[in-house]
Amino acid sequence: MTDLKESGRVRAADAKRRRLMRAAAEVLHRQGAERTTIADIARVADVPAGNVYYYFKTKDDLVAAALSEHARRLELLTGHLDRLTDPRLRLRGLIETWMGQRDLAARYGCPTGTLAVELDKRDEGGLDVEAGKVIRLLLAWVERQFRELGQPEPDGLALTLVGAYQGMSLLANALRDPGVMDREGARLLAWLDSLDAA
Amino acid sequence: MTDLKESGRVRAADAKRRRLMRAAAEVLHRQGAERTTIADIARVADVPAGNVYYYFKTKDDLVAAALSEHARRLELLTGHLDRLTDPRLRLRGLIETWMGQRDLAARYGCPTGTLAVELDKRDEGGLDVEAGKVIRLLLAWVERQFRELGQPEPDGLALTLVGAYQGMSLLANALRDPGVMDREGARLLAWLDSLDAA
Amino acid sequence: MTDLKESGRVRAADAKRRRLMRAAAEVLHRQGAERTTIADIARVADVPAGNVYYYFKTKDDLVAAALSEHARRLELLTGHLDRLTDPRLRLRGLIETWMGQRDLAARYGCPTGTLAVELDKRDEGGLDVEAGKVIRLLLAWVERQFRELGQPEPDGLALTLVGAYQGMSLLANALRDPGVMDREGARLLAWLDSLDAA
Amino acid sequence: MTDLKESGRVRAADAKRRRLMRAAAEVLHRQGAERTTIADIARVADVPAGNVYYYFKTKDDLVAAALSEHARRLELLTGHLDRLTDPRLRLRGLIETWMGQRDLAARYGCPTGTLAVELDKRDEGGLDVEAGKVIRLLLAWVERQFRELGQPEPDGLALTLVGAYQGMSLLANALRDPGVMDREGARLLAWLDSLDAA
DNA sequence: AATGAATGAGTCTTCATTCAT
DNA sequence: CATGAATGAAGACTCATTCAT
Repeated sequence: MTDLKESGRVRAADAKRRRLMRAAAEVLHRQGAERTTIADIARVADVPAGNVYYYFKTKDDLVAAALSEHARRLELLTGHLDRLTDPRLRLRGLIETWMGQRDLAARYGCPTGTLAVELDKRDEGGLDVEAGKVIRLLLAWVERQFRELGQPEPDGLALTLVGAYQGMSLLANALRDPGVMDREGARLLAWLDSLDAA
Repeated sequence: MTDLKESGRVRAADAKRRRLMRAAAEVLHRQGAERTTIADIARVADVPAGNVYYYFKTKDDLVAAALSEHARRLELLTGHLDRLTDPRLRLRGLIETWMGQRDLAARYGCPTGTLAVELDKRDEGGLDVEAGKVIRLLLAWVERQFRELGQPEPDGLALTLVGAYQGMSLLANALRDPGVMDREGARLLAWLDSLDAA
Repeated sequence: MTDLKESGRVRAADAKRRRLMRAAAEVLHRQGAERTTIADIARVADVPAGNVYYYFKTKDDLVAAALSEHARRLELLTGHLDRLTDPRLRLRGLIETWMGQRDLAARYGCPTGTLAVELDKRDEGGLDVEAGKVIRLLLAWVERQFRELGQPEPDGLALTLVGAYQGMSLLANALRDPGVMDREGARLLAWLDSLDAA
Repeated sequence: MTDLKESGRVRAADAKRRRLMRAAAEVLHRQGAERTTIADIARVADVPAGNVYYYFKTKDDLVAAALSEHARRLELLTGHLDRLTDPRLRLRGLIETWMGQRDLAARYGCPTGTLAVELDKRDEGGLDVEAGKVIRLLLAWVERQFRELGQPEPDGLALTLVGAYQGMSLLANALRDPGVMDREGARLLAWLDSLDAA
C-alpha cells in the first residue's frame, strides 16, 4: 500500500474522529451528559452508532473528548486574542466574545460551565476533574492578562471575571433572557476600564 | 372511622410527603436530577419505593417538589433577614449565609443553580421554568433591598449580585475549593459597602 | 395487611427466587455460563426477563446462586447417605448415584466440575472460588468417610475418588459415551471393596 | 512475479497461519473459547485483526485449528515417547510430562480437556466432536502401550489412566493447587508399577 | 392508602464478520 | 493478500411506572 493511500485512510479516520468530537461538544452542550445517548452523537456526526466504539471506548471517553474540544476552542480564542498587544484589549475581546454568544448562552448556558456542574455530581470517573481543567485554563489566561496589566492580585481578579461570566451565563440561561448577557457584559467592560491603569 | 383517626392519618400522610420533599431536595442537590432514581429518594425519606407514587405522580413532580422545597427554604431565609431594619444589613446577611455554606457549595454547588442548569437542558416538562421561578424569587428579593437602599437600577444590581453568587458557587464547585467562597464573598461585602449611600 | 397475605406474598417471591435458582442450575449445566443468557434462565423459570434483576442483581449473582443450588443438592445427597451406618456403604451409594446419572454426564458432564472448569478461566469475580467451594464440600465428605473407615491418608483417597469421578464424567462427555460411567463406576466400586478393611 | 517471490510469499503466509494457530492454542487454553475474541488471538499472533479471516473463515475454524495444534503437540510428545523401547517407560514418561506441567494445570487445567468441556456445551458446529478426537488420540496411544504390555482390557486401563489425568487436572485447577498433580501423579506411577508384569 | 413485585422500554457495550481500498 | 474501518445483532443492566393484593 502506498503512503498516499495510507495517509488518505488515516486522514479519513481522523476526520471521523474529529467529527465525533465536534458533535459530542455540540450535543453535550445542548442536552447535557446524562440526557445524551451515544446514538444522539453518532447521528449528528453522521457515523453509524456501532462504529463510535471504534474511536471511543466508552461514553465517558466521548465526554472527555468533548471537554478537550472545548479546551481546543478556548485556546483558539485566546490564541487570537493574544495577537492584541494590550492585555486590556484582550480581556475586552474576551468579554465581547461572550456577549456575542448571548443567544446560545440564554438557551444552553456556558458549555464548559454547565458540563462542569453536571459532571461534578459524579463520584467517580474523574470527568469532573477534566472539566475543572478547562475552567482552570480560562482562569490562567485571564490571570495572565491582569498580571500584565500590573494589577495586584491578578488571580483574584480572574476569579471575579470568570465567575461573573459563569454567573451571567447561568442567569441568562435560567431566565431565558439573552439581555442578561448584554447588561452584565456591559458592566464588565466598564469595570475593566475602571481598573487602575497602573 | 373517627375524625381523630382520620386527621391522624392525614397528618401521617403529610409528614411522609414532607419527608419526601426534603429528601428530594437533598438528594437532587447532591446527585443531580438525571442520576437520581426515585428509589434513591424513597430510601433517604424512608418510604417504600412503591408508595412514592401516592404522593407524587411522576418523577418530575418530585423534582418540582424539591424545587418548591428550595423556594420554601429561601423564603425562610429572606423572612429572617427581613427582620433587620437596614436593607444593607439584609444583603450583608445574605452574603454571609452564602459564605457559611462554603463547603457544601464546593462539593455540590448552589442547589437551585445547579438544578436550573440541568433542567434547562430539557425541551419539555416545564421544570426549567419552575427552576427559573426560584431564582426569580431570589432576584426579586435582592432587587427590593437595593430599591429600599435608594439605588438606581436595583434590578441590574440584583442581577450582578445573584450572578456573582452563582458564578462563585460554580467555580468553587468546579475547582473543589471552598476558599473561592471566602474570597469572592469578601469582595461582595466590600462592594456592597462601597455602594453609594444615596 | 394481614400476616397471611404478607406471608403469602413472601412465599410467592421466595418460590420465584427458588425457581430461578433451579432454572439457573439446570440451564448453566447444559449450556455453560458464557453461552447462557439471562433470558434463557428467565424463560425456563417462567419469569419475565426484566424481573430477574429484582431477585439477582447481576448475572454473576445468578451463577453463584446456581452453584449454591448444586451445593444444596450435594448436601441433600450426602445427608441421605449419612443415614447409612457403614461409611463404605455410603461411598458405595455415592458412586452408584454417579453411575445413575450416566446419561446426563455423557451429555453435559458433571454440573459442578464443568462449571468450575469454565469459571476458572476468569480472572475476576471470584466465581471460580465459589465453584471450588462446592468441590471442596464433596472432597471433605468423602474424606470423612475414608477416615471413618480407618484408612491412612483419607485426604489422598478423597482426591483420588473425586478425581476419578471428574475424569470419568469428562471422558463420558467428550466421548459422548455413557458406558464410560458404567465401566469406571464398576472399577471404583471394586477398588473400594479392595481397600484394606482396617 | 517469479516463483521465488511466490514461494517466499507462500512461506510468509504459512508462517502467519502457524502463528495464528499457536496463538489460538495458547489463548483459548487460558481464556476459554467463549471469553476469547478473535482480536485477542490476533494480538498475540501479531497479526492485524482484519487479516485473520484470510486464514480462517470463522472463529470456529480458529478453534478447530487450536485443537489440531494441541493434537500436533500430543503427537510430538508420543512420537518422542515412542523412541523408548519399554511401553511401561513410555507411560511413565507420559505421566511425568503431566506432572511437569503442574503449574499450568493448576492455573488453566488440561488444554484439551477444558476445551472439550466447553465445546461439549454446544449443540451445533461439530467442534465438540473435534475436541473428542484429540482425546481419542491420547486414549488410543495409551491403550496401545497397555496392549504391548500384555495387559488384559487395555482400553479400560487407558480410560482409567486418561480419566485420572483429566480428573487430577480439573481438581488441581479448581483447588488452585499444583500439589494435586504431584500427589496424584505419584499415585499413578505407583499404580503403573504395580500392574502385573504379565 | 400501602407495598412488594412486575413490566418493558431504553442504553451502553461487545464482537464476529464484512468491506473498501 | 493486507488492513483499518464498518456494521449490526445481541446481551447485560437500569429504572420509571404500574399492578395485585
